[in-house]
Amino acid sequence: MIDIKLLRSDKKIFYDSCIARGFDIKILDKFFELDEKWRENLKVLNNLKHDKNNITAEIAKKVKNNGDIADLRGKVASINNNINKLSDEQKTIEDERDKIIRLIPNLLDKNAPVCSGDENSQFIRYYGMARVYKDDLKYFKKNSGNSSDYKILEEKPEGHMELLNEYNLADIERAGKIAGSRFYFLKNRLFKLELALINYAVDFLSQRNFTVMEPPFMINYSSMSGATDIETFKESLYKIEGDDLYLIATSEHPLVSMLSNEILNMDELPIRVSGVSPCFRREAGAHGKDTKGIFRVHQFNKIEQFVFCKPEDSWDYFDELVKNAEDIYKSLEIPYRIVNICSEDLGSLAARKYDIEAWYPSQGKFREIVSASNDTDYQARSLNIKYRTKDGNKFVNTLNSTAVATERILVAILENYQRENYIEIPKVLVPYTGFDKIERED
RNA sequence: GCGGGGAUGGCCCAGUGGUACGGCGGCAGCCUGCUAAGCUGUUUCUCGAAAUGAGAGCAUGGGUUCAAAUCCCAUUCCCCGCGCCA
Repeated sequence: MIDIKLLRSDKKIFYDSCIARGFDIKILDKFFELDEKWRENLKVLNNLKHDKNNITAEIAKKVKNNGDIADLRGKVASINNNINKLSDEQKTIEDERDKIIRLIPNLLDKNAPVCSGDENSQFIRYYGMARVYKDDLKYFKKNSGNSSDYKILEEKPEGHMELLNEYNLADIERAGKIAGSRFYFLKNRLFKLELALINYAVDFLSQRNFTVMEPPFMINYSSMSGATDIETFKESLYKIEGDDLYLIATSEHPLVSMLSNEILNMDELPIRVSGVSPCFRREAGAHGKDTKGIFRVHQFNKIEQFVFCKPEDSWDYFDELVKNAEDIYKSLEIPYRIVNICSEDLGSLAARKYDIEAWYPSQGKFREIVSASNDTDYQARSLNIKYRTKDGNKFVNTLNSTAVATERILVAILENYQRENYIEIPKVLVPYTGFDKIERED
């Protein structure tokens, strides 16, 4: 949620921000209309309550002295009548206003590029030694800042779907039979590779001062609505029937709501936490996209980084989260690029968002594997997470970034590490897997 | 699931219908050669330019009453015991 006082005092920055995001500014107009009415009503309502409190105090005195209170009772009754009428009206206005204010997106950061579309995101940097099929070279060059760090492949590499079948690493048909499309059984060495990735990421983040944890995989409405935006709510989430519970779409949701309605001491910040959990996404609106294999699925495992910090430090932590993720992919030797996401494609919580996109040789494309956002105080405001300062309590800033979304990384490993007759295991993972390659007979 | 007990400000705790007591901690100030101690004030949210201004707030949502932390109903969570259970 945005800062309502700031909105009242500096309308222009919110109009500018909404326009840059491609948001309909009618919601701002509507907000001001309702808010003005609300403030007027509040004055009247508070005056009525003030009068009532005075009379009630008088009654209390008279009762003590055995005085007659019939008169005063009548007065209170008529005031109560007015209060009830007005507060019903006020409640309606307030509900509508609060519904609308939750739709207003976070203020855009000055370094977020004003544009729209994946293909227009701002290129930041490329790293790695990509294996590029000769026909994809033009695309690669264009999207890697014209990098010369690549090796040309004369033959088109196999896609992950073929590799899964060939090496007997997943059963997608039977998962479809029992659960539907976009589900999977992971098998054998691919499953062990996933466990290795999880353990590797957990150790990695522990060494970088994150408290690693397994969160609840379901949370209630009030936590979820504070942690997400309305679009996520409508499109992505699974609801548990008969209970006030939603399956989490990322461990960011329980990690941030964990501290809801709390006031932290300044010396507790920053708080770095990491969640390891499955993520459940309905993927409504993604029909026809990435329908094969395990690239886009309803359930995947993810290790997430999350930071609570003071506002003045939050862009430093943003860089830290991006660097952590980068260091993981450097160590795994998966080629990637980083992009600054277009204003119109940002979620409403984020002030700025960087994606890391891995190179997928058989798709011949960079695809998203990491998303790092600075939500500034937007999410903390919705969930009421503050810290104490000399000048009163202030909202913390919250930041989130993927460390490893295992299914996408498994695909990246399969595609980037396919060799003549086997799939190589990235060196840093071998201590975790206990094997250094996947062969057909495994 | 059943029975019993509970939820009060950052924390602890008092308060059985008349408008939330006290302590700890935090912050600010005073005092002091320094530190400690001591003393004073302050500590949540909303409206307001601000006020020694007003309103709200005792787990949540309703109800009774001139008046509710207090009485009634429902719900949530925690603790103890019993039952069930990976």
